[in-house]
Amino acid sequence: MASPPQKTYDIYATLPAQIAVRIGQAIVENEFKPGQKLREVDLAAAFGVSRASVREALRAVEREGLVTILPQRGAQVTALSVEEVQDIFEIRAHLMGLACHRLARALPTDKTAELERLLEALQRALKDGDAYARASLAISEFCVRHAGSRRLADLILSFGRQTARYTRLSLSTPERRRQSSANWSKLVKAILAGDASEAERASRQLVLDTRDTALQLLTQDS
Amino acid sequence: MASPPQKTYDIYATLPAQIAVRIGQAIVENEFKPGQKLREVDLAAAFGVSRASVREALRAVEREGLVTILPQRGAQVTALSVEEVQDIFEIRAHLMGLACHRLARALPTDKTAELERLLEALQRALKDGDAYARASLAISEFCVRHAGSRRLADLILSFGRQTARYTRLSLSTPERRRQSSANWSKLVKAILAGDASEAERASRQLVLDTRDTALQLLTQDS
DNA sequence: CTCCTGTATAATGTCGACATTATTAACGTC
DNA sequence: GACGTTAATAATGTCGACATTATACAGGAG
Repeated sequence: MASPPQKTYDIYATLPAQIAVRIGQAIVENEFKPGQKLREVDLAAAFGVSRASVREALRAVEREGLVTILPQRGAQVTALSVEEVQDIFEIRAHLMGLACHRLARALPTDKTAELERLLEALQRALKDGDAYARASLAISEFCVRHAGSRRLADLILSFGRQTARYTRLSLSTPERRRQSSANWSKLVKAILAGDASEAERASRQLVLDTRDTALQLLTQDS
Repeated sequence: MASPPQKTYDIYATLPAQIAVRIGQAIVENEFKPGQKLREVDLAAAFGVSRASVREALRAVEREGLVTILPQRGAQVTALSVEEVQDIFEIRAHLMGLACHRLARALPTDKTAELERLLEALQRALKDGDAYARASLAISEFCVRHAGSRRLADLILSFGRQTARYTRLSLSTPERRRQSSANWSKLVKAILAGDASEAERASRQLVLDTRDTALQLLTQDS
């Protein structure tokens, strides 16, 4: 039979939600720089919608931590201090530990092949920083989304987006990509073996290594 | 000399922020029941402001997880499933572990007296469920706010508010209050001793015990 | 009696305008 | 020339109205 007209819930149904996605992308992709002011009128003109929609969109992006809104002073792209970056990575490391702990205990057997495939894709991307960052994001997202908690997943990914530029930075050298890939390898092995505490440990280490490299590069630059 | 007119940043400066606080309070205090629809027109009339302000306030309360907004269908007080409650407690337990780990390593010496005072207040409130819940919240907030991360603190307290009704439920019997108080006692001891890993363990246990009791009471009721 | 359909109602979505506040620049004083 | 003051500008804050969509109810077909 023909599939009936099914009413599907479209999260992106409303205009502000769409605008929020576009603003968020622009920030994560470093098109909007940290500290940059985001004026409602400009954005409204740029996207061809009213200020009210932009306003609501900005609040949504603020919830992700990508912009900071001050009363009477408008929105600007969040500029994190070194301490805050460190802080976010540490929180994310712990949450990632929880997620991978759960994953190791409860990964459905029909999903193991995909996890292995994502790890192989990661290892094939070792030469290219951009490609590696994408592959790394993909396998991260897989792990996090299969840990059995939508809430936990959203939290981790949100923190990940907030520090995306630093993660990219830390993956800019081949040696660091090799280290990262080795960490992922250990983590995947632990997950597939069902070793929850080793998965927790390895995933924490993975995030903390990224943090340490990023901070090192940041402090030596300035 | 007279203190100069100092421009202080008032977070509650804007109207929507004030409305958001009042809506949030009403939910946490169980005045607005889970599942209840919150119509923008009604709230606007009740608070004497325009719909736009209520709209923005509802988005702010949504960010705390206290209301759920569906496109084209409006806002309602978040009704958590048993699995979600369990989920939130588990995430909070881990975050609380991180916070108390930090706290044990870095509690300023001039703050130890206050922590001891809060613990004593908790123990004096053992007879009264309401008073105990308040004292428990106070010492929680103290620990979380002195862990050196605003972000972490806000996260934990937000999750705490989302499950406030269940925490109250779990503290409704004297024996459970004694158990909770014993847990707090161990935790404070670890913090004052600077034993970070014991503080982490104890704080997790504290939250997980609360979760278990609440879930037990919930399932036996229905 | 049940189920589908169409209509009336009431909610949210979106907009433009006005009010209020911050920012900037010009001006005058020391 | 540097600093404080004041006016002009431009931003955000708030509002009411209209457009669009979901909901509830009445009516009729099976």
